Amino acid sequence: MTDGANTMADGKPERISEAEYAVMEALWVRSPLTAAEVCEEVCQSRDWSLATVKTLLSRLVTKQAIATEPDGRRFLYRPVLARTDYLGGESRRLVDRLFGGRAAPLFAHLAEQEALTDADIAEMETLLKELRK
Amino acid sequence: MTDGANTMADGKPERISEAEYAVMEALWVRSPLTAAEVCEEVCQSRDWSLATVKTLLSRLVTKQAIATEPDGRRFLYRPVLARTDYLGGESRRLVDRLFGGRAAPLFAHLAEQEALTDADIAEMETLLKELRK
DNA sequence: AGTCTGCGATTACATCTGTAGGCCAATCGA
DNA sequence: TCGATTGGCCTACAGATGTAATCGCAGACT
Repeated sequence: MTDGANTMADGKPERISEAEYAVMEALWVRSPLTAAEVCEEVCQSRDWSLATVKTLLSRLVTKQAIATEPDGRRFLYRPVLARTDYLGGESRRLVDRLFGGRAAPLFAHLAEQEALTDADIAEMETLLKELRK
Repeated sequence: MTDGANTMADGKPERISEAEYAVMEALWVRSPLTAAEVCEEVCQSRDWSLATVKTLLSRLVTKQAIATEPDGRRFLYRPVLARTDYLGGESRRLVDRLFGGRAAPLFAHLAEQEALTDADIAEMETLLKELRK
């Protein structure tokens, strides 16, 4: 954690919906951003209006996933929830919910679906070696 | 992306909610079951009423995740959606949505969280060997 | 100073989800 | 045969989510 972003051990991290996640993604790539800038990043691909983005931003503020800082007359938005924490949490949730907390069966399913690329396999081998050390 | 037709016959795999999933689990363990039997399996742990289970069952029928067969005056419910297909689909969704379709970063996250047991690691090594052949 | 304009806040509304109650037909026990 | 029970179906309703329009204010422009 080179970064000062607190991982903030608040009791219950409020769930982030799929639409909200798209907004988070933009902010994880670059931040802080204004609402309009976020819209530039996501409105084309999802076919949203600026109003929609604003709603999502304020919901994310409520959920304390992002924070605002005043910049003159408007706000800049930046993530509070770290991308890593979110990804880790979601991954964990899936594994717990569907695979009894075991990662191996998940891996097996992905393999069965041929969802693993050669690069994945190579990377994971490296990873596993690391873990055994 | 060669999206292609899914393994199943139906064109659009309707999303199954978390509560509905609990019902599916019971039916994947044993089927066909009556509504009351499903309730016996899940009502204690989730603190549901029979009415709730019935609602979930009918929603699952609508979503074509399960099917009914008449048994005298009542119905027996059995899964149409295979557990494997569901798990595979959900895993795939997560990987696609959060990790750009790459499995390796998912495992990196799980590893970082220490969500991998020794058994997982061993199993995955075996699996990887299989895959390299 | 007065208007225009861009911005966050407020409000709206349809759908989905969680959770359940009530209605009505069929069936079983007496 | 007739009521009690069981079971599916329809209805309900609050909260979350997707999607957006509108309101009111603080600066910018003239």
